Amino acid sequence: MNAATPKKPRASGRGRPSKHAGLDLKETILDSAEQLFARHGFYGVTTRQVAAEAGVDTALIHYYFGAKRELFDAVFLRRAEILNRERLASMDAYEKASGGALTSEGVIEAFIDPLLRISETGGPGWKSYFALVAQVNNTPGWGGDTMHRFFDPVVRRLVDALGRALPNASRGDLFWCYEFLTGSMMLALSETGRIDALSDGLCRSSDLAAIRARLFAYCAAGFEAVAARSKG
Amino acid sequence: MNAATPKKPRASGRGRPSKHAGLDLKETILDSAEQLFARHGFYGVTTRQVAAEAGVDTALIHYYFGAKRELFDAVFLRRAEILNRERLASMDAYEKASGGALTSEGVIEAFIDPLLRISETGGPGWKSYFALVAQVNNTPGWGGDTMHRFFDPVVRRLVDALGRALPNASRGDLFWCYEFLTGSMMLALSETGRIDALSDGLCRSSDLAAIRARLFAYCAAGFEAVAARSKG
DNA sequence: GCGCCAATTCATCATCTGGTGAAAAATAAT
DNA sequence: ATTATTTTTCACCAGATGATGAATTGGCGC
Repeated sequence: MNAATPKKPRASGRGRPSKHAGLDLKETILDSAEQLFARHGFYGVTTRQVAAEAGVDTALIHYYFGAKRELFDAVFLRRAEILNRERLASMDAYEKASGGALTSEGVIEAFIDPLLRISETGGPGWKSYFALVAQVNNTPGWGGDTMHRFFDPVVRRLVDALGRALPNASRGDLFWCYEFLTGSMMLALSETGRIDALSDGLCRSSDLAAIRARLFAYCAAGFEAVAARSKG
Repeated sequence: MNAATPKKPRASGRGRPSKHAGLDLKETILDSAEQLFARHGFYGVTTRQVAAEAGVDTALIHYYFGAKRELFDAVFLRRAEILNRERLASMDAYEKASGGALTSEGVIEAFIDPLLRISETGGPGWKSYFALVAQVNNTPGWGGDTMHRFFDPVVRRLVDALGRALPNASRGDLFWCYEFLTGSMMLALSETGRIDALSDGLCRSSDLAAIRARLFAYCAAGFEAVAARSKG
């Protein structure tokens, strides 16, 4: 099943391995779990599948992470922190560079572009991760806690910045438009392949340049239109 | 050999009558399954849970629907047809009424508003259903087939109408912007409750009027901005 | 060389899973 | 009454699932 990832060299035998060949098994497990959870969701993956994909024993997963749900949380949290750091830095940089003259498109670009860049250059694990977040984002209840704790601070930061860029917009406008934005962004980042079929191959899910060329302008215009209507 | 449907569907002749006279047990099962699948996804629900929720024996589910996956498909398809009919009628009506002078916002409203109306007036099952579709929409691979077969025709219709409303937009623009639109729309319709927490209660997921007041204008402005950029 | 600790595997458990075949219940037609 | 037909229940299976405790092995301080 896993032709893409090289199978572990089958340590053949119990006990502690003779030498850490540089491969951190804990990370390997997280990688496998991430990929599988992204594709089939939490309940669609068994710990045995994760173990098989990672080339380890089932018990090792419990040794490192405890229950299955804790493994999932570990997968989710591993990249969340990196994401937040990157995003905050991007928005800091933009706000500083713009010297107080914020544009909605600029703010939105500073908020989204880090994700696109990471998806392009960060390795395949990130693509799985975004698909995972998109799924959690569209699941009622589920990530409520985790999602909230980890991503809301950055989102509030975005909403504040957009409030300065669009003084006419009410706070309700901003929150709702953010909901629209995050729906578009997550669907685009998760690369479901749906647009490939819909467009008969004209567009490809993996074409992040095409997304970049449109998404920022699209969302910014949306925010501005709603703000303008709110003013009148 | 084991057909998904009973051998002679309701010939109004002989045979044991439905236990709940008047209440169709088949529909009851679909309702329960819909609700559970919407909340926990396909793998997060067991046939036993569905049976318990519907108050029937597990075997009855297999008697009516066959395998679990077929039950899921039945849930998915039941409302898809209604949805498509309603949507096509709405777009027909709009195109006729506008007499060839299409606006992007008008087209988008004709495409989305039926869903909002149904969600408001169609009963709680529809809310579950939208949450379900949103999940499938954000799952890689999974709904590819079903989603494609059932919803793509209406979507193509939307894209064509938008192409007439926005002659400057390339076909790629239209497909990508549709991807953005559907991400926003599905997340809004699935009422995940995330915006309630994010906005500290200021906005409520269930406030469809708030969505209507913003989503059409938001998306239309997005399409127009992308089309305008494509032209220059 | 010894003892301790970390890492890894093995064997196994109790429970749950989707699914089935046969029987029972309930009516209509004969 | 008997039989045909449809719906519902019961009992059960073979395999999967999450999880655990014990066993095994290697490295490191001493």
